[in-house]
Amino acid sequence: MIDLRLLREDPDRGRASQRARGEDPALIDALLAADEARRGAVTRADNLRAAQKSASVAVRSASPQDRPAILETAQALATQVKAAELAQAEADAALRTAHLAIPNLVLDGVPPGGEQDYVVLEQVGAVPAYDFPVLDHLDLGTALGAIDTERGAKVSGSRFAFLTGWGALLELALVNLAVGAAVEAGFTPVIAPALVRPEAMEGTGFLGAHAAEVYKLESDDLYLVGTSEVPLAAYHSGEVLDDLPYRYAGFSSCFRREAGSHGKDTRGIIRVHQFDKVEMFCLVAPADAQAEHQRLLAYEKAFLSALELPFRVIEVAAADLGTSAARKYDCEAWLPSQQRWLELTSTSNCTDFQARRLGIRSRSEQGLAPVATLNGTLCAIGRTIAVLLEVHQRADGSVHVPDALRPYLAGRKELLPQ
RNA sequence: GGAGGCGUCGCCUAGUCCGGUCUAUGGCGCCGCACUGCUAAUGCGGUUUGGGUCUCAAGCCCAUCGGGAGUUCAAAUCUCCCCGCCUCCGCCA
Repeated sequence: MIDLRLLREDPDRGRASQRARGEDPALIDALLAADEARRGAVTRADNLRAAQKSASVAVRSASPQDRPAILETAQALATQVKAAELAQAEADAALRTAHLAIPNLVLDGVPPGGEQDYVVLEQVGAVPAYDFPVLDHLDLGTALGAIDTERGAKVSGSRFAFLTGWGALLELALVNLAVGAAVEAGFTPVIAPALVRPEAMEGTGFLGAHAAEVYKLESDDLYLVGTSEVPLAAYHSGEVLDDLPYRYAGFSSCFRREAGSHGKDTRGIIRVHQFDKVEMFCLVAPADAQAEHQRLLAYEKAFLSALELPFRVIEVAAADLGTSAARKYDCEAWLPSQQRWLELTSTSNCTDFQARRLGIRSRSEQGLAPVATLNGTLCAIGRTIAVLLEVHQRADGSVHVPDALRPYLAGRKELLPQ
């Protein structure tokens, strides 16, 4: 939810942001009109309520002979109040609908354009060359006894997999490495619920344009989260926070319907319905948000470097930003089997957009004001395993284990096919 | 899953049975002022949040007693639904 007060003063900023995102700038004017209409309805209802209040007092203190007449006017006022309150409720709802339709304001400097218009900020490590025919992660994982998608499909359907043996151990090793690094950096580790109420889902902006991506448990009115960003953001909802910043590293399973991704990444475990992830989530003073964003990006880069993976950092263009994000960086690792860059991590600065919806505030000189929230992937496990196997494969089918992971894999330097 | 209890403006708490100056009591904490070598103590005042109006601020108005709906001229108080917490029973890793 964007800042209405700011929008009243500077509607052009809102329109410009909408244009950059490829959204309709007229929605800004619709929002301002709904705001205006609501204020009128509120004033009318307030005035009637005040009148009714004094009428009510008059009834109590009326003499017996005056009472019937006074009661009658009070009753008439009550009817009017009821109508005015109904009108106010409708105006409130209309404003909310218009408000929810607007994604976050894009920050200055975000590249214009869509999915193809990202800007490459840097590349870390060289694209690896192999003097043998490379295998993809599924072939490697099958040979290692690490990944079983056939039985995943048998048991749960397409886009599900079992991680077995080294696959399971690799996941645990990655989780340990990631959580350890996060704790070292001052994050509070959190095991978060993967099922959340509708308010949590809506508050984080996932029920808008991407609602079809989300699993819902209809009979319990709960949603399965696609990222622990959702429970972590909702964790402090409705609270007033002192002692900012708060930094959390959440671990949870993530569930995604992958509706509309038919035929994309169908092989292996690059795009599955369920995976585990360590996610960073920060609540900071709005003025510190941009600096915090750079920190999150730095942690992501450090983690990929520790895994000895070549990657590049891109800044995502305006029209490709999620509803809540005002700026987003992705780290993309090299995927040898497909000779392309694959998104492994993503970090977004959501400014005060989520905090306004979720009612997360802190005390400032102007009184209570929404905080800024930021999120960043530290390690999306499945995809990381896929890239790890491919990048570190050798001609004999063995896979090199990066130094950083060895302490969590009983000191193993390589994984061997069964 | 069953039975019962509870939820009041930071924390604790009065008020709810029996609707009406509740414009919500008192304490703690906190803020300001006074007194005072300093601190403490004491005294006085202030201290929910959201919205509207005004736009420099102050002030004024409306709403707010877990959330929502209802009854009524009038709801913290009565009715219904939902949420949360606690106790007991059942079941369970």
